[in-house]
Amino acid sequence: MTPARGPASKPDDSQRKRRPQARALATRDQIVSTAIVCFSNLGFEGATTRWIAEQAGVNQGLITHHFKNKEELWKAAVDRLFANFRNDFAARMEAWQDADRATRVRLIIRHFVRYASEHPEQLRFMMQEGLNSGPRMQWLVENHLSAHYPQFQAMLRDARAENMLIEGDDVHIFYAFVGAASTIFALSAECEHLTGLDPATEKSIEAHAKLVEAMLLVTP
Amino acid sequence: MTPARGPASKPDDSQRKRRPQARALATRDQIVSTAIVCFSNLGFEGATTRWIAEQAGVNQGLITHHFKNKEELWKAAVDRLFANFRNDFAARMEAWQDADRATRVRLIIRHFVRYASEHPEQLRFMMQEGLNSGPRMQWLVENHLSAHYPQFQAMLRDARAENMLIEGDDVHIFYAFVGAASTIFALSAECEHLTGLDPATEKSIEAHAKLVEAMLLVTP
DNA sequence: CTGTGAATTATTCATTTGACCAGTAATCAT
DNA sequence: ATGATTACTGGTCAAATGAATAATTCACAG
Repeated sequence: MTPARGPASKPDDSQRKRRPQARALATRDQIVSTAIVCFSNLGFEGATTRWIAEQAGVNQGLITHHFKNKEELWKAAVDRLFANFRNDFAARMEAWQDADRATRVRLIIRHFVRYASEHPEQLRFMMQEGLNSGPRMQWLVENHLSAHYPQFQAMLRDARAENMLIEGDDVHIFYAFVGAASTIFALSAECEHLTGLDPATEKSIEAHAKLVEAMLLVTP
Repeated sequence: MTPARGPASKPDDSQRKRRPQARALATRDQIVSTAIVCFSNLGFEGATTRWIAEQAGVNQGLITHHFKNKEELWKAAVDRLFANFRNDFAARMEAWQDADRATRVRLIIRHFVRYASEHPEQLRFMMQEGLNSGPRMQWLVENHLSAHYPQFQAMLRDARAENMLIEGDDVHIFYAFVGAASTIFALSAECEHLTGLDPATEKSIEAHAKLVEAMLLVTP
């Protein structure tokens, strides 16, 4: 990582002669934010650069200018998606530093549910690539997921040390946990049509977090 | 439902002068089967009729001929998806008729996990439509999901009567259950790349079923 | 101020996509 | 058998899509 010189650092700025303008960074951000939503809703092939540009309120040619092509825009979107996740959890973990191990485990589980409710794109993004093992999925695992899985395992180790974790292999617990926590928010519109309940309300998030916690942890 | 005259009955055959040929039904089936996979992998906009036709080994024009347009093909695919689900569970429920209530609950939970492992398209199909509340999602809920949800609730009622169910509202338990059971199979390729475990193996399915059962049911 | 490089726009291009249609082959009722 | 009806084929069309290009506006370093 080069120390200074503009954030994101996605375009190769080793040959740059001028600092990127604030205006450019703003549109870049705008495009990436919109792209995250579009890709997670429509998938890579389904999301069109024109639609993304229109939603973002920018000219379509700017996508080529800032990201070279659709593939690179997709990668930039994934980078942001996981950067958000990392930042959010890094802040939390610091705040919970002085809590004891057992409560920290509970806080992590509950906060993951809360995060999933605020970022339903996360799971949907994975679903778009997760079945067919194309090159994008490989890139996603190698560049982002593989770094997070060990962190999850560390949490499981703590929970086991406190005798509070349900029995099962790490892999199964991981996907059961992610699925149980996120699916209701990834399918929020369906949920509301089907049951009348909007899962995005504070009350509903809290209820779901409580349920997921109870599912993962054994009764004391 | 008209009693006789050809299965599926999707095209308006009220004016038909001849019974549909076996050949036609075969290609129809072939197209629908392929469409289920394509739609669940790529979404409605991402899946192209040409790609579906090529995968199915039929001429692209046949899709228009048999289904009028892409939208109708999508509906036919959903119809088959849920027909498979209904048939499978109807057969199981009959086989478990003489089992006592508690074991029947356990069998249903475990079998749902098994079904999700054999049909990872199911959840993926929902995910493709479940966030944005478009007309397709509405159609899906009204024509299929709304009929299944009460059946799930009946199972929950049985489980509660036996004091074996985790505490929580029906809606939350529903989505936590579906997500916990299906996600690992919907993301099977990701799972294998990330952890080295292929979730589709018999051993893995059994382990996951056991875990999901333990997550939903309280220890006796 | 000013000139240079970056950001943005408008336009174009080769492909692709869903749908359509005319023509042919297969199948069935009689 | 044979004529009517359905199933299928190959090709075409207008609309769209990702990308490229040229022209224009903008911001900043000197």
